[in-house]
Amino acid sequence: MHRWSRLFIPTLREAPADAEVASHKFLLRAGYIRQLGAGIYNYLPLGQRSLNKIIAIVREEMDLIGQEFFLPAILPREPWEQSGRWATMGENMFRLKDRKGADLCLGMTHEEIMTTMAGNELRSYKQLPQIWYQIQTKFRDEPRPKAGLLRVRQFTMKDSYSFDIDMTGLDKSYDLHDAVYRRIFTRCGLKFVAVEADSGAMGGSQSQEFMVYTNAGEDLIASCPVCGYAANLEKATSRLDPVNEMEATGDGKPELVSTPGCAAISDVAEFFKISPASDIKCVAYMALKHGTPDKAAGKPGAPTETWHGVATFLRGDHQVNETKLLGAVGGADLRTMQAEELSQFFNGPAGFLGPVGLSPTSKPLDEGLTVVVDKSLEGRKNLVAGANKLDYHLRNVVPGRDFKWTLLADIRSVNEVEACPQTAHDGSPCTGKLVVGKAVEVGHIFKLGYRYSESMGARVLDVNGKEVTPIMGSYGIGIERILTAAIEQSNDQNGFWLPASIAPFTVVVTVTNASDVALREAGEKLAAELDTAGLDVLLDDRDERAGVKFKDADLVGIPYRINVGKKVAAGQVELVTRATATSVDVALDEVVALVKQRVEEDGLLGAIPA
RNA sequence: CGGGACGUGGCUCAGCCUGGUAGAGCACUCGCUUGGGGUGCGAGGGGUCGGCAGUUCAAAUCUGCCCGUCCCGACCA
Repeated sequence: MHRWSRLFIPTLREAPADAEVASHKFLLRAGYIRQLGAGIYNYLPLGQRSLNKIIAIVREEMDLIGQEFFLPAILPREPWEQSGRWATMGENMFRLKDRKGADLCLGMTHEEIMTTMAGNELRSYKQLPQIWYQIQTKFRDEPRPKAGLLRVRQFTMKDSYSFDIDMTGLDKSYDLHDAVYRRIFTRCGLKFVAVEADSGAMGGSQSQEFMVYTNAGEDLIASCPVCGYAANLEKATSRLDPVNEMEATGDGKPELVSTPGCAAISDVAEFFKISPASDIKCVAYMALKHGTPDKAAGKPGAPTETWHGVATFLRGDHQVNETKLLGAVGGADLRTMQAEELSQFFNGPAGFLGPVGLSPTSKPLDEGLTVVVDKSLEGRKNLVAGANKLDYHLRNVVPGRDFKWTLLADIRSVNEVEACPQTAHDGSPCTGKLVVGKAVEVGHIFKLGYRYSESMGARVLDVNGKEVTPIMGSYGIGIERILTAAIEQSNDQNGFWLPASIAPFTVVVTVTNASDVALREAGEKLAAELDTAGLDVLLDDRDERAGVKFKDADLVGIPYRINVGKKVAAGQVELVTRATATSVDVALDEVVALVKQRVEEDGLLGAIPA
């Protein structure tokens, strides 16, 4: 049993001006956290208790499928050099030197370290599969920390790594994580969705994110209310309605038309009296390519970094999805072209760029201009495009006939109300319309493949005595993000409420008048009984007015409150459920059993049967 | 990194434009009061005005540089 009078719970009547999102304001006001620097926070007793409960759930569930490790947070350069990520992680990695001048970094993830160990220790297929996890502090020098604990530079992550002999094994390890993650987030009371995700620069084959819908989130999720399809916007596709094609004019060949001042899509559509869907939009980028030195050819040295021109073409009413684009061309970074680069690659100015007359490279990011055409332009006819000449456009442009490309790929973001891309078992298309919502990512699982086991030199002998490279998966959960997401999904003007499973305390006993000895003693006795019953109880024994205690109790996230007040004389107390703000009078000798029952029903305290 | 805003007791802010004794509310301490939704009254303590330099007889206020924080865009648990 804990006493409020002795605990350090510095609640704030007002939130600091810096706090913008609900979870940030309430974490500060409720005395869970205090800021130390940009994206760096002290965790106070209430916050730490809640995080500990989350960690306990994660640990309990992860132990069902894996084994806990604890790797260092401070790491030597070599493994990162070996994987190539010392160079590619760039500014996001905190780096430091020791007294001897040796390079070190703070761990932002641990693929390299786990895999090095696997490579050193694993010898035989008989030792596989292995699932190794840890709960560790991670450091990332985020360019823009924000929104309290949502995006920070130091955070706690559960990260796990699976090693399997083959793809079938990896599928199983992946599915085990999928199942355990669902149990974890369910026990933490999160309303989450699992979505298809971009597997990113790490080069995975399959990837799924666990997302909690909230406006504070930074990701956009497209989902279908009919069939349940859900995908990160970086991955989502849709079925587009057919477009009514324009009639060709003249001889049907591309025709140069003077379009003075029509630089924007809307101007062009207006000028030609066409829908923007019939105009070809161009967005021109420079893409960064990481080259690995060809050691076999005797060319050691630092990895190379080169920038290459990339022209993207898509419907005038569509937007480029830069993540998809990067994935399509295999680049590491993008920036938009400068005016000089535009004239170099297109020989034309912004606003009048078009695909006709370009010489696409045969492979992405070679010397020259990589031309990427969005799939939605495939099979289209008689379109309008920039002529690469100031104040001129072309009409009657037919993709494939009038211009070629390096790549035809899905590089656009889907929009709301576009049709769901799924098909039913009988092959009929899903009738749903996509909805796009903001969400925060609390977990991510993905199939890594051989990238790290290969580069870190992990090998085992297979059943035939042949040396093979284990296949890996990598899986993360953001501990603080679980707390943040839980607060985002359950708050009101007065504060927030957590499920008993992750709340710092399950129940607070509020003695409405501490100067009344009878009430104080009744509160003490009740709190002791709740404690004996195995509930995490906080006794508010402070010499404060009832109103102050009620306000504080409503603020700090505890799911149940028992008011010990006047009615005690009649053998009654009030049980208040924070989530619903409802109160019931209960006999003093029945309230412990009732709270226990409520917690068992709604508190998510028990483990879910495997 | 690009764009915007801000920095004054623990918190929220005023004062700055137009230079001249550093303020309010909340919080804190003490006394009384009150005792079911942040009681009321009284008395107190607490501030290098983010830092450095400059202008000036005089700088929280004007100028320059730096530091820090937040918000909007490109990255991720």
